[in-house]
Amino acid sequence: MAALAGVSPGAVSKVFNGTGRISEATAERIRDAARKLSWRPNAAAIALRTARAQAIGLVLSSDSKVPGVGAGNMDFISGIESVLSPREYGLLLNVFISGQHDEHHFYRTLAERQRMDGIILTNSMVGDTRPELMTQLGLPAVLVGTPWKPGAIEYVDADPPGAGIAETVDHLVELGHERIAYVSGPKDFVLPVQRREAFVQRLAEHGRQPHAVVSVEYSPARAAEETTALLAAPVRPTAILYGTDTMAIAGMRTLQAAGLRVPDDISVVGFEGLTLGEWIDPPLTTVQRFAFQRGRAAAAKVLTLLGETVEEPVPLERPALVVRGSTGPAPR
Amino acid sequence: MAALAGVSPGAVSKVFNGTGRISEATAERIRDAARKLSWRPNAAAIALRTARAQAIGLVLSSDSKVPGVGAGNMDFISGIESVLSPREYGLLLNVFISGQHDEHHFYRTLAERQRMDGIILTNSMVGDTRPELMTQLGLPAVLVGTPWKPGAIEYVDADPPGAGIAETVDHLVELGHERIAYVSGPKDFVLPVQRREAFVQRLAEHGRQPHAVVSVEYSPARAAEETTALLAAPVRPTAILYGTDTMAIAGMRTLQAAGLRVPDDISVVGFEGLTLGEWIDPPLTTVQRFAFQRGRAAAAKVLTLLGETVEEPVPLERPALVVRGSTGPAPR
DNA sequence: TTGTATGCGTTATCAG
DNA sequence: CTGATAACGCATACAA
Repeated sequence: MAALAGVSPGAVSKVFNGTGRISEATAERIRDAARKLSWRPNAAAIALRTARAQAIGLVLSSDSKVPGVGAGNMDFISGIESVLSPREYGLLLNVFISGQHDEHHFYRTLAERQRMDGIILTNSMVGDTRPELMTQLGLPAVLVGTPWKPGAIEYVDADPPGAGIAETVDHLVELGHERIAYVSGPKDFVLPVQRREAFVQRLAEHGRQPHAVVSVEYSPARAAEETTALLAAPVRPTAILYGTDTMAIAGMRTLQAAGLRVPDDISVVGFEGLTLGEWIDPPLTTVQRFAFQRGRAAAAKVLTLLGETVEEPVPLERPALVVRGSTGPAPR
Repeated sequence: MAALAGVSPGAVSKVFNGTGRISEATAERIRDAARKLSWRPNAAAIALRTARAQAIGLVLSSDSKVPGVGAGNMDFISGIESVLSPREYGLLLNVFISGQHDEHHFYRTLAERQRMDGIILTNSMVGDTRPELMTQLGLPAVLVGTPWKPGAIEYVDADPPGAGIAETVDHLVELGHERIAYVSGPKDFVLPVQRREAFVQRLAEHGRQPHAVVSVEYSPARAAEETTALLAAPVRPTAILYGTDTMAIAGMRTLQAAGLRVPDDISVVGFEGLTLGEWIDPPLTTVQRFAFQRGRAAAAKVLTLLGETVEEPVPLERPALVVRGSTGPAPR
């Protein structure tokens, strides 16, 4: 570019980075030439010279049994992009397939390639070794969720321990429910573990005990199975919380197939706030999360770690109980 | 690295690229050193030198009204990654927000930054100008879907014009349905337009006419509205096809709320094959698509365009009708 | 077979 | 204030 514009490459750099001193005359001349040639600074050259890739990585986890990654992730990604793209940062997506990839090797490769300046990690796990790994690799990282071990990694806590659970329990207790069960997500993830604990604790504060608590993988089929098991027991629950909306919907279907009416015979609560929840019968009472905001917050945090100045202190809305039709007074 | 290993930089390059001739002895020595230093070729330097970013871009569209991008995209992304990542290609995600971004400027910037060697475009549109734009920008592109104008762009046709529609119509006709309505997706997208046409045509082949055909945006709320309108008419349909599963579920809920039984009074068919469809009441009859495969095929095609040799000719499974509980014999 | 030099498009440093 | 110049880490053509 420089040559074509008849100026020195250094001058061009100064103009496009606002650095150094340059006369307005030549600056304008350079901008003109750039426009005419529709020239843009070459990303690779910048990356090489500054040792900054101008991109951040995102690792989404997936199970080898289920190649797809959770649907809620799309809003999350949009949120990330909404703060990255205005700053000309790229988003590098990586799908980690547990069982197929070796975690250590996977992240090490990511770091050594130096294609990303920072990384966003999801799915905080019990006994997670990634925080230490990332510091060891020297790759600025932000975990989305509550870290298993505090202090080991920067994080964005969109779901403060047990968020929404207390409200849910209160809501059900108020409705007179005595036997509340919880079909939770897998216990190797931090989020469901915390929600379980918060569930038990809040119930205790009401002087009660959970009717039952089980942990299963995030799967509608498994949720349905556990629901059936719950119904087979001599004493049935009057309300069931589920780890996700999808599980709740599958559970609700199972209940209805067994001849129970929701919410007259039994109440159901989900977790996520899928739009679809409004369109099933009855509409699903759930804890609404805010994936887009979560993404924004995570991206803002990474950029901050990189020394980028992110003015707006992206607010994180706390997950909130949305009461719809699947919860009602306890039977009898 | 070269210096540290006590060899020439050229030698290192040869070893890691399999190019040029080098003795196995020194090659091994270099590999050893690399392992010890846990050294990897620097992506930026390679990109600069070879003028190849070793990354491909993906543009997901989103509406400014709805920041999120469709949920089905996650499997699609996993599919792309599954062919990109083994070849050390990165996936650069970009969210295009219609109404907020200027299309021309958006893609031009993407191309000029040279961060991606090729690009995957989604949401084929009626009157799409992107094919011409991409050739003009010189950025190898693959469109996922049927192009509006043939020949202007490479594409991967996961949904050959009207796929699944004929089977659906046949299925309903066999069940004795005379009045079939179609609540289709927006008419600025190629896919819904083609499905509409296929619908009308197949019906014609059976010597029939559609009961009604409407195009609305992809939204459960709009689907519900149109369903209500359909019910308000003097003559009601006995079956309704919807543009997506989500729309179908919302529509079904509307029908049930109006006192109609599905499928006894009216049949419902969706499009996509969401797992959740199995867990509603009644389970949704739908046209199953294969997002993961679609992603794989798209990625393979882009790489081929770049001169990369992709051995496996990623197969594309044709969308197929999955009959579940929401369709049944026509009433009376 | 191996080592060396040059350049990719920037940024940063320095002399003009 | 401006223009030349040396890296950044690699690939490649060429010399040894």
